[in-house]
Amino acid sequence: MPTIKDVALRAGVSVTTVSRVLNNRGYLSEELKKKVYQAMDELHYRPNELARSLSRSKSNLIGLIVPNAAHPFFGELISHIEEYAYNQGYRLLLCNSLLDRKKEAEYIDMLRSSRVDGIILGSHTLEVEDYRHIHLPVVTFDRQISDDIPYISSDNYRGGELATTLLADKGCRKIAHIGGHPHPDLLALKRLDAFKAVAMKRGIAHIEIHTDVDVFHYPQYGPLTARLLEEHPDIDGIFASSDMIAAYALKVCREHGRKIPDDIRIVGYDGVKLTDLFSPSLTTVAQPIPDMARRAVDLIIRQMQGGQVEMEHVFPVELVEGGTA
Amino acid sequence: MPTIKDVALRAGVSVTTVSRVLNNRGYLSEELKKKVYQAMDELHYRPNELARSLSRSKSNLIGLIVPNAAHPFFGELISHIEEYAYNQGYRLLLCNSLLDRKKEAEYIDMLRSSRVDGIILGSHTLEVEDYRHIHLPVVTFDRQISDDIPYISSDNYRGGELATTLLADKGCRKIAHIGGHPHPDLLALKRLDAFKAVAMKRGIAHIEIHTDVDVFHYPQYGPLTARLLEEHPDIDGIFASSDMIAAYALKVCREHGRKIPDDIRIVGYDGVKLTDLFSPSLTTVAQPIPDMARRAVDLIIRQMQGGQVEMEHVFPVELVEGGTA
DNA sequence: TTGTAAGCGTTATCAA
DNA sequence: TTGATAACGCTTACAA
Repeated sequence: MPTIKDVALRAGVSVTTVSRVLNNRGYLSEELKKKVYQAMDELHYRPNELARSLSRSKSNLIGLIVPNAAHPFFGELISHIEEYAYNQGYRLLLCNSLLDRKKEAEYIDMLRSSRVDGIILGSHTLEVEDYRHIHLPVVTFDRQISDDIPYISSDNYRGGELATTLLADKGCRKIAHIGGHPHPDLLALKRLDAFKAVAMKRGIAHIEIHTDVDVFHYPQYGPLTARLLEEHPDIDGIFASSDMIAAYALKVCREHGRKIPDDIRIVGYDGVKLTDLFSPSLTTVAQPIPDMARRAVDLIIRQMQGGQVEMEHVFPVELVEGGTA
Repeated sequence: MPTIKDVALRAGVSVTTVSRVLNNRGYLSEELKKKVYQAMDELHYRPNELARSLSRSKSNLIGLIVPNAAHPFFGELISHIEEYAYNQGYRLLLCNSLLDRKKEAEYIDMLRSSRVDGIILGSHTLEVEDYRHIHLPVVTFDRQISDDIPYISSDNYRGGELATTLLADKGCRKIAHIGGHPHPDLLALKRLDAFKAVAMKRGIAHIEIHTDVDVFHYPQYGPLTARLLEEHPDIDGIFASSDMIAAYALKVCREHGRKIPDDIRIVGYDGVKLTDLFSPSLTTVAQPIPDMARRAVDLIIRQMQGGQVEMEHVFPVELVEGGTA
């Protein structure tokens, strides 16, 4: 690959001049510019970003750690983060932690070695202390790690209210919440809080079930829902804390002979594109994923530039009525 | 961040020695190693990968271009590619081309500037010539760009046979194939070829519909399928060239009052995890995504090491019977 | 307006 | 077994 030297040689100027043309810095005669551009073209020159990054101590790389890129919610998140980051001049280094502590710690180390300019954490299985040591712009999704790391979340409580209120308004008398393990740090817990509060206020019987293992291992939600239906045959409403869980609930309910939404009403959470692929479309509480993705990138960039940033970034949710409730 | 110099200073050795310890090269007394490791620990030293990459002229970065990370098939592909690449010591630079020519070309430039060691192309909208200029290990999915760029695909023809034969065996008399635009370079076209051949052989009426725009813009398949049902009310079997299309078909058929699989049988393609989230689970032709992902990474690495590689990598498919056919 | 030279943090060559 | 020192390809004072 040609280097800046080759270009300089060919254009008959110094490397400094080539660098200046490359970065549009300082005063340059049009003529010189032309000569340099031509030399670049002829040599198919591409500046070496590794060298630039090293020299500038800035990589224009953002690290993104998610539990699993194969999960629809994270797929959408990744896609929007990448798109916006790219438009802002950043490249994305993607990591699947698989919710494995060791792997997540390794990834953080790796990203620091890679001199990324910041890390977006869609996955967080470590202790507060481990994140404090990062010393790099960080933003997290759905978890408040400490009071100096900004976090992004949807309005979980409001979402829980919307979903539960809908079930109540539709006449449900006994409702269930199905979710992942209710880790106290996880902001998603607020969906459950709202679920309980609304059910209480409306005088509706309510129960709560959850997994103890990997929240994102979906197949487990099949048996979980099946058991729910067996132990509580009179359930007539389900608030699932993700659309994928809702989809499983829908499936299992049908397999148990329940009509949706007549016998049991189901509301999901997330509002991934996939929801309207089901028949009927899933009723869900939608998060504004593109906005949240954009904010994540902005927060990294702003911190990088030394700006002060707000710590709380709670995005409004919206009830999207499909046909399951 | 501490550098190798700081470590050397603290350990009372030269940077060369530290570098040697870091890379486990040459002869080193145990004592020295210990001293160096200790200094590293104390300083929380992390080698700067940018500098290493520059110095070694090897980045350990793999570029992956996909149409859209939000599409389930690519989500799974990304996830497996990342996991395997990481285990082999490579990091992943992710790009969403959105099937945009200009963007794809830009991404390729960007990846070359980033000095990635190779590029995995899950998206290819450019001309053969554009890919020839890459001068880097490349592997493509589902498209044979030229005879010196290895490609990975599932056994598309066999998959088409399996799907169509199943429909025929189940007694379908008029079947449709729904797919994206049949670009001649796309190996997925073979699914269609097989569909026609089998239908012909079995004496079954068959029609073919497809989009002219972005294959991955799913919502369009709703109206497309609706029109199909209106124009050909006697359709009793559909072979969709992706699971997402199959899901839309399932939905639209139901909305038109058709019972699945009694009135219309539907078979998808890809075998993404999501298929068994539907009720009933989607019947589909499954590609071995993890194996294909792994092969992609291996092919990049092998080419990088100067090894000769096979050009054709066709993976066996498997009919997975859900409840839609 | 252009050029020289030092520096970014490593690795690699050559001596010692 | 260990250490100077020159690359790697770029940016950026500082000079001219």
